Amino acid sequence: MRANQERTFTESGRRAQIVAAAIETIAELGYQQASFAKIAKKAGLSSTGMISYHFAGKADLVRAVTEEIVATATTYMQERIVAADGRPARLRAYIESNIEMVAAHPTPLRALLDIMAGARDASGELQVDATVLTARTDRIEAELRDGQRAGEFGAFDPAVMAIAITGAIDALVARLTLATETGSSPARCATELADLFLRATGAEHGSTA
Amino acid sequence: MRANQERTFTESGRRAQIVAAAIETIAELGYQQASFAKIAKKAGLSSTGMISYHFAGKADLVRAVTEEIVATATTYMQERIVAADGRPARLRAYIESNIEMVAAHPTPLRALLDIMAGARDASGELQVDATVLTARTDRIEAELRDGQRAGEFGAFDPAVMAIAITGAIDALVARLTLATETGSSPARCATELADLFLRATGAEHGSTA
Amino acid sequence: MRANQERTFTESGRRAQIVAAAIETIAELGYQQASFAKIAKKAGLSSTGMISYHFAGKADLVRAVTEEIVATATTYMQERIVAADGRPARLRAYIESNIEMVAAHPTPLRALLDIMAGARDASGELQVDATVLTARTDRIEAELRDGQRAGEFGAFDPAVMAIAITGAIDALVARLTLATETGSSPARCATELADLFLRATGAEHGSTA
Amino acid sequence: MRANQERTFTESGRRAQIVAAAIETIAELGYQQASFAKIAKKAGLSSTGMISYHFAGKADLVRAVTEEIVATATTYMQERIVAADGRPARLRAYIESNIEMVAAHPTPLRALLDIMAGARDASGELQVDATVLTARTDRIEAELRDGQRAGEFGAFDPAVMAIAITGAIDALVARLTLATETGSSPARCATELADLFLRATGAEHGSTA
DNA sequence: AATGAATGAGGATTCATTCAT
DNA sequence: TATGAATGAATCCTCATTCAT
Repeated sequence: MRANQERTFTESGRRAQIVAAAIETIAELGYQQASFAKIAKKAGLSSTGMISYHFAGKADLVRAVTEEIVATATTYMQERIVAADGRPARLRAYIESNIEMVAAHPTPLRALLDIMAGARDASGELQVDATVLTARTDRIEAELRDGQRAGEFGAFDPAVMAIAITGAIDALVARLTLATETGSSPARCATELADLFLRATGAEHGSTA
Repeated sequence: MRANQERTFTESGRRAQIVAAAIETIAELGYQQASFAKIAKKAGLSSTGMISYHFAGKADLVRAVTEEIVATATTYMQERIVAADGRPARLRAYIESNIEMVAAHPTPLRALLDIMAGARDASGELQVDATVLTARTDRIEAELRDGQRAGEFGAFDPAVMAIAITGAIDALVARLTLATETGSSPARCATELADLFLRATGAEHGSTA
Repeated sequence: MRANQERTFTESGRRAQIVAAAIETIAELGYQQASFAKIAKKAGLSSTGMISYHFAGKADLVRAVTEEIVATATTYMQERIVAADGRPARLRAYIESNIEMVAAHPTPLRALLDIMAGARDASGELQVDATVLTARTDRIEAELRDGQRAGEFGAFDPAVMAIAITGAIDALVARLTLATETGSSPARCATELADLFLRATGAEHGSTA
Repeated sequence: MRANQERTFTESGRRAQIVAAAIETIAELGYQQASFAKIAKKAGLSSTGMISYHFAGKADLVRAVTEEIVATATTYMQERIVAADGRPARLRAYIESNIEMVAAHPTPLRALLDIMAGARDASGELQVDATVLTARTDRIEAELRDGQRAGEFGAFDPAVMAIAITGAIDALVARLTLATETGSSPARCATELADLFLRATGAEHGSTA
């Protein structure tokens, strides 16, 4: 009937419940295995009709899921990022807070990674808006570029650096959420990765000087 | 009847044909959308039964696909890596040759990335052997550790560095294969990324000294 | 979605319809040939998906079918058995009423025989719970044993006798349902078989004395 | 090519090998699950083509299997039957030797029972010639009728009695081959069942008198 | 707002059989 | 004789979606 015709800002209880169940299911089984039937089961619903009623389709549901997780992550990370002083410190805060979300919100993070990596529709097209994917690197790239102009970073291609940063973060997060292999704690890995990219961006000289 | 009972070293022609079609299909549509029907169609087969005849199941097929691509990639990259002198140069050769495969073998590379990221069976378990995934970082990690002992690299956690390197490579490759967005050429991006990690590993000091 | 999650005591209409179609199909073609497609066709359904929707699988369907038939048979026979006076008379009533079901409910009876004999899953295991099979002979065996203690029957192994009785009944039923060969009427055969086992159990002496 | 066009009396090694594998497979998995692929595997053949080459179809194979088993059984039983003196003794020998085959040849016996019970083709028609099924009871019926004329048996319907005898035997054999439930030994059960039917046929009076 | 039955296409896989070699 | 690749129909089952209630 309605199926997201008029998107209410505040999710209607049911919608939120379904989104939460979808996140859990995707984190557990992966995007492709997360069928309406399994999501409905996890949500305690007796039928998949309920999901179709609230969402226009799987694409719509996964979009809601993505938005929910991105909002959660932004809230979590932004708090630490704005508290940082100077661009190098903000870069460190970005990397560290992102990875430390593994401990704080492992399930949504894992679900998001899976969606980013694997969500395609029947024709093979990406299910998530490409801008959602590029928005992240675009913002980082802009920051890096500004920092370079301000002499806070050395010389490098900010586009490649942004992709490297996000790629490295995601790979590390995948490892940390995947395994019980407790080589190092998330916090230590986060610091290590931040150190790595501060070195790579030549931030040490700029900051210490 | 046979379905991979005795794996012949030299693929049986048909097997190779099916593997090739599977690679194309996975690169195009993604692992999950790459159904037997679509693979058979691309291979010019009249039925999916033929695939089941040659492979014990989808897991068996994807394993053959993975092995094929890994073998191709190893051949391609190894040539350049062994030609490099010294561990920093080898790291550079590894990164650059991996990314430059985007130009040489875009389709298999894209397929491999999709399999690594998304291949799960019905129960959500990873389809590819976890050791295949870790083997790559393990080898890099060992190289880095050896280089550190030899004074060729600075101080850092080699495990985190290895994950960062592969994560960054894969993210860059994904961008390059995905898009027509020709910001920079693969070759330039490759050099940039190699520079980035030589800086991050503190290889400049070791190499210049 | 539901697929027998919560088994409703009163069949849901569709369920009953599918069970009825399954009984007919099994009686006609045998358990193994009774595919979902053929059952759906007989039930007037447009797809097999409907059957999977109502039953968790073929094993679940055949269980429902078995229960339905056993319930029918029990109702039919019990009426005549309880009306009989004394254990020998009850044995006669059991045998006769069972065989006379051939005339009253030939289709379900034939289906049940086929399921009992031939229902196996892909691994060769019996589809029907073994206790369903033994329960029948166990009850007869207990009756016979009690009758022996009461002096109503002679000396014999009640376990073997119970198996002989059910085996003979089933063989006779199979012949009667199978063929149009009208050698004797079901009723006459039933009396003959009851006579046979009353003699075999030495019931004549007990009853006439 | 040939596929049983000219049936050689002495099975061509391969044929015998396939028949043997088929018997084992049917005994283990049941007739319906005994596919050409599984039979070929058990026979150590690399392809099902070999089976189709030697047999005109599944019906042809199952006929060969049936004939092989019936021949084995006849040989085994006939020896004991002809040694018996008088028709009641012959009936006892028939019943006992049949059941005691459970110990001597459990696998073929189990296979034969399964074929008799379940072998149907795609249209639901019995795979085995009906005369094979009736031949057994017909012979017993004739014996019983002759015995009645000679005063060796009492009064009963010999057709029903023949069906009861074979039905009881088969049910007992099924129990004995099926289970590990060692209530009684096959030999004891055999004697019990023979006693049962000698009583039922009124043979005691005839023989003792 | 919610239900749950129904749909029909598509999923992987197994089947007996054929045929060129 | 024998092989094994190829066929295409048929197997059960799951899918997202629709619709009357």
